[in-house]
Amino acid sequence: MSEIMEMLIRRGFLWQSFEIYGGIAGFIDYGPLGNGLRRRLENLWREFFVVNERAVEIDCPTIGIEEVYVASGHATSFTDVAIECSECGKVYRADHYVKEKLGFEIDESVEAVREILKEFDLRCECGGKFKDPEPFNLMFETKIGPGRGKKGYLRPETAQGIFIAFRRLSDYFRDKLPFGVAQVGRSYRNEISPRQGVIRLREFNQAELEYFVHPEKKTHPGFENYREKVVKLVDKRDVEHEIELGKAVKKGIILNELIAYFIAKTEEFLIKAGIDRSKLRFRQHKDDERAHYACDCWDAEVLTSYGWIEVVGIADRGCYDLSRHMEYSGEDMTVFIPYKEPVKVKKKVVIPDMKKLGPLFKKKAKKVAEELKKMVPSEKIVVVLDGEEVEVPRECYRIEEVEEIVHGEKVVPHVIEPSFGLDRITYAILEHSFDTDVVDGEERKVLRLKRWMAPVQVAVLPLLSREPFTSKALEITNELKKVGIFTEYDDSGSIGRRYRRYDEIGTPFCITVDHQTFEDETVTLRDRDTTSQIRIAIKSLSDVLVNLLNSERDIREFGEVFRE
RNA sequence: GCGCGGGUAGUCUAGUGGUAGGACAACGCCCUUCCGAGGCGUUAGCCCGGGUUCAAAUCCCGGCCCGCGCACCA
Repeated sequence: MSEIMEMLIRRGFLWQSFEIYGGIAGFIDYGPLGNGLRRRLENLWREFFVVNERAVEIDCPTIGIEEVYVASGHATSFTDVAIECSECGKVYRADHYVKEKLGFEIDESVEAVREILKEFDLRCECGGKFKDPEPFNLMFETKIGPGRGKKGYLRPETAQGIFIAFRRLSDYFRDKLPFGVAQVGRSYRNEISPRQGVIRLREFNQAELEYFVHPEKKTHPGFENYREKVVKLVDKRDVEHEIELGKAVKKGIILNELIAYFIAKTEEFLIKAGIDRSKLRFRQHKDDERAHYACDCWDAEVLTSYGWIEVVGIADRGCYDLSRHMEYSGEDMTVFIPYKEPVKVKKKVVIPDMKKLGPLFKKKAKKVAEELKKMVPSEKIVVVLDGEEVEVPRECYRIEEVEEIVHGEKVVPHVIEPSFGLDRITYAILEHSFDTDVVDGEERKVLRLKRWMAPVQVAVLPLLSREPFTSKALEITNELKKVGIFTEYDDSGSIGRRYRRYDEIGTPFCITVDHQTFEDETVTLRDRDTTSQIRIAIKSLSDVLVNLLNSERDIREFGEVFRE
């Protein structure tokens, strides 16, 4: 096990879930410190992507009904067909194997694969025959209610809940684009073989923002602040660019300004959270790599001991999701966009003649009339009635030119989705923060978390583990807790040992109650990164700490230096 | 899911068929202290299940977990 993983387990950041029963791959427990860190990350995310956008956060069930995932496409495209060799036991994804061996695409259904295997006598590379193909769905299935129940799935992404509630959300925003809707929560994917510890989990934490925009207005007023920001991009042809975002959009490397805006914002967020800038890049999905719904997609990738891993996906999902739910549910998912001035439009329309239609189509006449109104005017019109094509005789309708006043148009909004994998980001922060250096000739382990991210922000330590040092230290601990600082009290072991303990878990500041405290009501304040110390009055502690914890200022600005 | 290698206190590790040992950590007491001091003591372990054997941490089989390679990662 790596040095960092050993520390994370020992100190209470991460644990294997179900450990006492032997554990199972793909699940982790967040210990007290890991949970604290991830909570800080979530709140920082809200600050960036909800509070400072025209956006809100909602919370939907983690169990979804089958209809949702049929409409979203997950029920089909999330299902792979697997084929297993009966000789050597190798398992392949059927579509990949067929494409590689036979060179064509196939339907992802068990029947189609079964047929191909038979028709081409497709064998494993070892020469063995394949067993009967089996479907493998990456979604966890469940049952809602007793008995046969209703089929449900654990959500594979938080996004769908937002699309489903779109009508309500659009009302909430008074039908005015653009607006964003966020959701932070758990999602589930039944991975075939999760590995690499926290990198591929079966239950994981996502923070997603669905930013709904007019299809022709993929811009953001905030982009002006980022136009000259330089980021590291790897485009879909694997070409690297260190380029200003404004130029990247102009050159067509990034599809639109809105994606570029979220790339910038994501970069800012990740760096504020503690990701190492030199280990961060944005990589564009290749044409054959994009999900079924996306028209452009950029991943934020960070370099870790597992290599470059994807931590954020920024996708332009177009109108895919809303259109699909509109189609499958019948609910109107459009937004009415008024024109500045109403426009007069002349157009030709089809007007049904009920006198003729009635006798001809009898009961179906009304339906025919309705279909007719939707048709493009023409001398020959064919309508589809209950799946049957019927030509409507020319004398049954008139074509007239009418003048209409149009006040606006209905559009299905497009959505840009920045989607964050909180578990991976949390882990990457830990790896990027983990460091060793030498203090007074001895090596120390230190977790250089950003001050505002640390799960324990301040440790209060009595120099001696007896009265009156202990009482005074406890008193200070309680005062700091009252102003919302995550503070711990610790009197166990020598003072040096305790400093190292808090260095290792990334606590930025230690306060020590010493002999002088009882002479002049001051304590020492120690900085984790430099190990320098100042003397400071107890009464100004909370103000100074709040200031320090929200900045990267040097403690030496705040008091007399006690140790360099 | 396949193949190879592993799994001994919280962590690291010794132990190849015959009483499971150490280091560090943690906890208690003593010492009293500004960068992992010292002394004494305590807690704590053979991944799970089956088999072979008089006897299994050790050998065999299955499972689970970890690592690596392959496959998978919409």
